Amino acid sequence: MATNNDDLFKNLISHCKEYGFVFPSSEIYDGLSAVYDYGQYGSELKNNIRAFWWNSMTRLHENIVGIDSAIFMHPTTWKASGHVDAFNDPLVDNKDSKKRYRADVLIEDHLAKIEAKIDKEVAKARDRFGDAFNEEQFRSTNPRVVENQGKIDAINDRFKLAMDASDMVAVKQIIIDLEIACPVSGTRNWTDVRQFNLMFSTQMGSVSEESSTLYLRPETAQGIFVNFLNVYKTGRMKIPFGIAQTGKAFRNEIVARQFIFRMREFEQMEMQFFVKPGTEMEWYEFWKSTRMKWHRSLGFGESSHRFHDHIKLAHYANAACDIEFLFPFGFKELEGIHSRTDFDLKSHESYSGKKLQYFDPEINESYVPYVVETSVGLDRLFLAVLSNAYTEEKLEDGAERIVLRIPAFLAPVKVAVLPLVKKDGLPELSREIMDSIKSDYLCQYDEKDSIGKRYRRQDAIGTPICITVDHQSLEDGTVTIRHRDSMRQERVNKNDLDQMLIQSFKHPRP
RNA sequence: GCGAAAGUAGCUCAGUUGGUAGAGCGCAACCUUGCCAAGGUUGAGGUCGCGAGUUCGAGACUCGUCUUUCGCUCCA
Repeated sequence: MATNNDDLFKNLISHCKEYGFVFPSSEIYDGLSAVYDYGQYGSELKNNIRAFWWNSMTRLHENIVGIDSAIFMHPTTWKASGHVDAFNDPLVDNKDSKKRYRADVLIEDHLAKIEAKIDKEVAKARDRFGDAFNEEQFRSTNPRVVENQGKIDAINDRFKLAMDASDMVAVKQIIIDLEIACPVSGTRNWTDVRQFNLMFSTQMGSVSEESSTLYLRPETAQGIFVNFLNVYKTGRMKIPFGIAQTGKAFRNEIVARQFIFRMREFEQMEMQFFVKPGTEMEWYEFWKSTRMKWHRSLGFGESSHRFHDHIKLAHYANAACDIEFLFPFGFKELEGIHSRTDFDLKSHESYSGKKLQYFDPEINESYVPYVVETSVGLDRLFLAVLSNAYTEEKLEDGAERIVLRIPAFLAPVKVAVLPLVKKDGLPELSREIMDSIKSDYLCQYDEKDSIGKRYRRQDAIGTPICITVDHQSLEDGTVTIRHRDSMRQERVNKNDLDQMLIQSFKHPRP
């Protein structure tokens, strides 16, 4: 039994493997770092979570439609989105402190120091001259300021030149020439600068000379933006409206850790909501609270989720927050809600030359819509559901049981049908009952081992309901319903099973 | 990527100073019991992460490598 969260998390990972939820990828070849496969129960659970999200988006909101865009996209997409620039970080390590830095940040910090000198000079002069002070003139004539400004400009030019040529040796030379030292160790003992591309690339076209480099999408959002016009025109959409999609995205993370929390290949569930410019903050607030309600409808308790507002915003956003979930390793991001402004559509307009605008009949004008995005990590939600569900329980009689308290409507196996003994016609009646419900619910039949053992096996994979057939069932047509969470039992007529199961597996209404 | 620790059956682990791989649980078959994992019998499953080296002989010692975990670093 686990005594702390670290142990609990380890046990959960073991449980995932032992019971067929999540396996390390290509395990017979020692696995592949930060890549995992979903097993027989894991894929069922994942499908159920995805369906719950999809239906919540497309059914509860009449103005949201779903699409499924390709993983391969035109390479220019990633120039327009800013990923080609933002995802190419030059990295350098200090050999003494073992700290890693972004080379561009080190250089920027150095420039900021020179900038501070100039500011000091300017402030001093302002004090001296008072109202007569002409800052512009001072900046262009004072020899010390001119010299320092010249340094800054020269370094910026040099850095830009080196980055454009992807010349990492030149970038390192800048760091050496500026005598930049590690803030931690104070030394200038640097490794070579290496460029780290966070996007995976591949070739399209089988003849190498004619092939072009494609990127595996690092986010699904762009598939929605490039289809904005298609959906708007063919779906007769009226603003505000949304486009939802789920799908795989790929990021070459420097360090991918914490089981399936940060993987190199992962699945996103995204919705881009297109709104009239100026109304985006209202919709941002709307989606913040709507999405939080949705997460809370899973019944994990009020204290399991919290908002985390972003202070430092991405290049495209004017407001952003995360919905965080209390994982065994602390509060971590589960979903991001971003007000993306018109950055993406505007950028695609200028790169593609196509007009990506909405004609608003209410004001008789066209505009580029603003976008509010909600983006959940499906794998993270899967992990949230499992870490909330995984329970090592001490029973009243001192025995222990491991039970997955997965919300019933998400559970991979919904019902197990168990004959109390495998004779006297009980298996036959059990099969009959199973046949009558298996087209609606994923069921398991099990006649091996003692009934208690079979209950525990179902607990371990989170089956909410066991139907046990005994001798009395043959006489009066009633069966025992055994509930996973409470271990409570009740007798139900087998003709009432349909109604009872419908009630048991109802979706929550967020 | 750096540092630390670990890797033996599906899981949890044992394996003495180097001498041809073990246990419990689980799994499968049969018998027995029959409402909360605990009966009996039998069985399947491991080139000890991988590759070199030392040795007559390596699960154990040495080196390399891969993977995992933790701490840094990155995370639009």
